[in-house]
Amino acid sequence: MATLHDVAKRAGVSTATVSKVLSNTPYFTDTTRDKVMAAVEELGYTPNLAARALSSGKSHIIAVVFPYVFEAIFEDPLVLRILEGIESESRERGYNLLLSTPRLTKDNADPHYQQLIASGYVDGVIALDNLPSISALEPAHKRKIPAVAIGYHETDYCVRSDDFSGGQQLLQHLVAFGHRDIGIIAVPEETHFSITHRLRGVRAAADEAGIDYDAMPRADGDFGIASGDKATKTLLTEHPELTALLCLNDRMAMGAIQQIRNMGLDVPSDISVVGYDDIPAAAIVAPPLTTINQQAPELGRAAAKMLFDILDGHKPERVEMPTHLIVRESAAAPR
Amino acid sequence: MATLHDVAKRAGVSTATVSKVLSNTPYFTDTTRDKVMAAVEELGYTPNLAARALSSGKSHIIAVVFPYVFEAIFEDPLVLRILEGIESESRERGYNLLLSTPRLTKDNADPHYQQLIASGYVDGVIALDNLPSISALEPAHKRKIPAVAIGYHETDYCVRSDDFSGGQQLLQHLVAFGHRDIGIIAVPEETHFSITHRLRGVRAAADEAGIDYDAMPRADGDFGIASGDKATKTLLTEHPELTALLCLNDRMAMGAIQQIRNMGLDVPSDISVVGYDDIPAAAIVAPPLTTINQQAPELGRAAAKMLFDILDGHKPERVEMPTHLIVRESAAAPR
DNA sequence: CTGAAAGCGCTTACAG
DNA sequence: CTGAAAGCGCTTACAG
Repeated sequence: MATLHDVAKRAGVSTATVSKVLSNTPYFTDTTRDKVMAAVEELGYTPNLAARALSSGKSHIIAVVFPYVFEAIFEDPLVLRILEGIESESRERGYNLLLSTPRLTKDNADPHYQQLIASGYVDGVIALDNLPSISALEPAHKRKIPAVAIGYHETDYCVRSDDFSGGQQLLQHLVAFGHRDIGIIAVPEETHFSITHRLRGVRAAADEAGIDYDAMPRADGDFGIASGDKATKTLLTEHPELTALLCLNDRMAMGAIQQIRNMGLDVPSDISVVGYDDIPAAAIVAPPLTTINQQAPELGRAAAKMLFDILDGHKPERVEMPTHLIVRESAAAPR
Repeated sequence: MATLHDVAKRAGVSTATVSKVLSNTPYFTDTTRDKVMAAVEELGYTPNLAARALSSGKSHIIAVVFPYVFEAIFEDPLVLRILEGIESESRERGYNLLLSTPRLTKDNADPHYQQLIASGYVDGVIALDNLPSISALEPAHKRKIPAVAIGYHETDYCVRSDDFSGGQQLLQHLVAFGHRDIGIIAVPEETHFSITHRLRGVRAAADEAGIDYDAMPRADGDFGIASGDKATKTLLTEHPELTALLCLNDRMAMGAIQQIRNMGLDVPSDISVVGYDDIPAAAIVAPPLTTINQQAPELGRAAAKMLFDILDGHKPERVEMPTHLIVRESAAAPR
């Protein structure tokens, strides 16, 4: 492997000069620049990033942090879309992405993850930060590493989806059809902050419609399809009067549809179902799912932009991404 | 940030000693070890990974490479599952994952990606390697970086899914129901090696059943849902005699089901549909999709294991993962 | 506009 | 069992 030294020798200049030419410092004769570039070319020189990181203090790596939720982060299509947004923005800026999936507890992040953040290897971190454990950003804050949260943990720099409005729109949509007996399928509120906010939106819409939120039947799952199926069985068995099910993610909504079918009922003519997330499958299940789109790639992109802003020395404003109701066919007027 | 020096000074030993104690070299008094550990603890010392990488030549980072296909890698649920397998294995070994999504052409990988591989930042690379462009591993091979392919590009170390058998099982399943007029929805064979192999399996099963493979109607999509929908329209319009559609991935199969419905026909009683991949949505579309499971997480895990074997100085054998037919309800006997 | 030299924070033979 | 010293390959004030 050719080093800076080799290039310098071949070009007949100092290593300092090569370094500066490569980092695009101005103040160089075209001649010098050409000599250096020629040598780089001939030697197939590639800078050693570890060395560069050590001496400059900049690794050009950012950590993307997806904390484990229900041990199932890799099953959530949303994660991939958020990653897509982060990636496209980072690629443009010449940054590499280091993936981390730490386990978080009430007062600790796993040691491995803490070490990574403190290791000087990452210039910044972007984390999904919606769990009622320690913030995924805590190790970054402790070490003064620039960090942005996608989520609700309290911090200077964060991007949030408008979960409140999402929940609100969902219930409003059902109410507009004339539904009054509506069941909720969520996850325990202590599990995920986004859910808390969606639920607040639901409550606001219920108040507005004169429905007693606290009296609405509810069963909780774990975001997975099977759990939606199970929650639906419970709900419809105990509350046969229900005409609609409001599910706080699409996969549970799909489980709900499955269960409703198994019970010999039809969606939406017997029971309406709405979901949340607008994952790709939502458009093609039968019936196509009415749901909330939260612009996952844009969330990721905004987070990355924000991080680069911080890295550039700015103090970006918090951003809130709007959520949109996507009307398809899984909800209709009750019989 | 505390450095090795700080720890050494506090413990009253040399930096060499601290370094060796931390890397678990034997031959140390318990006293020394305790002193060092105490100092580490008190100072909250974390090793600087860039420095360590530079002096040891080992970064403990492995690059995970997902080349762009149809600009849509982040829409493929399979990718996430493969990543899951790689991650779980790497985490156990204390390695970090650097994500790269290079654009590959006939004879070049993008410069950014090449630089990354040559930068001394990664100890090894795992790449999805099924595109008829340059191999995603070429930059690694050029620089003698340990590398394993998930896919068909010719290389010493690779893990492959048994796509041949997958294709074969799919057609056999349809034939067993009595189907003879079967349409194929694939992607252009020059796009993706897995598809080539699946198609060979289909051909083998066709031969075996006395069906003329070359006469089977076929339309190609791009792996996306919409393209399956479109291909289906073409196929069924031009070949109204068809009683089954064999789709080479699940998303196109879902598009197919959608289109068949739109044409006022039923799946499977009018037209049977089978897919490939067994993505999570496959189980919950209506009707649930008969498809091939290719054990994506295990593919990832096997690739990671193989890479660590190489890093440990071994010469692991190539692995082939079996594929399994998952029988659900989207295929049945023709009327 | 260019270079000599120190330094980033580790690891690793080599001695003892 | 422990340490002195060189070295990994860069960047960055500081001079000139």
